[in-house]
Amino acid sequence: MLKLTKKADYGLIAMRHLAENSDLGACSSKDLADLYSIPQEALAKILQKLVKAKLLASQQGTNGGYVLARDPRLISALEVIRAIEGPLFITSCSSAKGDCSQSDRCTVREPLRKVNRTIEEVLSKLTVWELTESPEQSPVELVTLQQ
Amino acid sequence: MLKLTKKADYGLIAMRHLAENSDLGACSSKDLADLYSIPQEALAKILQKLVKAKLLASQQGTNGGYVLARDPRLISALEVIRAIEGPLFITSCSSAKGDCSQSDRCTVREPLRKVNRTIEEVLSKLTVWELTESPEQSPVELVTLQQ
DNA sequence: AAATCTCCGACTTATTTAGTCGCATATTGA
DNA sequence: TCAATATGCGACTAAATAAGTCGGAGATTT
Repeated sequence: MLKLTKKADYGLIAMRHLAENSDLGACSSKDLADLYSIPQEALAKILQKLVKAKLLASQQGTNGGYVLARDPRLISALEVIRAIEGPLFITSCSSAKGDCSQSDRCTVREPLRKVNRTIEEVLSKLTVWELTESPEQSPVELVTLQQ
Repeated sequence: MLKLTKKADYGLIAMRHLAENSDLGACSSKDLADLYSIPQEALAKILQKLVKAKLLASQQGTNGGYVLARDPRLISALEVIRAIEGPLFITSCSSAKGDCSQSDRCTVREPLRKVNRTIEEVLSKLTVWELTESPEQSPVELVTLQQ
């Protein structure tokens, strides 16, 4: 269906929060989970992935938590998504070498690859900092946009 | 993971084939399935959806099959994908009104909506006709691009 | 009338995603 | 020093989605 998983959503939400509240020091996974009603353990694992990808820095112990490893203006949404979900492909058959029985007959992969590159470009230009600049949307507006 | 389903792939492959071989008259779902090693029944249902969306015209009976309902230069990849998969959203929580417990706290939806619009724009500019113009890619090139 | 093909819905299976649990390790602060 | 609090990690279960199958009805040509 061409959509991000909740894990990616959670990761982006957490990154945005940390970018917006960087002056408050480290923020624990529990605090973040409570703030946005996200299951703690699920979020913790996501944050750990972001640490591994060097997008976050962690501090253990009492009053520990997570902080951004870099200026949010230098972190792209694509980096966050990639760290959580791995490389993204719009085509369903390009994630492994020979996993697609139609591979030798697939005639649309190359055009879709171009689309893929465009999407990556858009996501790489969207920074975590820009996520904080967007205004809150009203639920009403959301619904009307959908139909 | 931000990827299309196989159904969408199948649909695009079929549309491309019909665009390339429009001079040969109608093409049955069985022929298409054999040509591209796609399960017949699965493909048949996809083609039926494309008929409902008025992208294909069907002809029943002996020697029947499917033909494009319009000039392939006037059919976009987005139309094909939408007909098969329904509306596409990059966010995981925007497919229904109140299905997301974080909805009132989701701070990244609006920025992602913009990304979504960009993707739709790209896909709407890619026509079925253009799919036929792309050269066949070599499997070797594919693998090297992945890493 | 028979062969061929579209059309439609229900069903099963496989894969992916989401979330949970338990335990280990590190660090702080009283 | 020791208890409290936090991250780090892997295995596990449950839910959701995708993929594919099956059976039968209706349409059209030869």
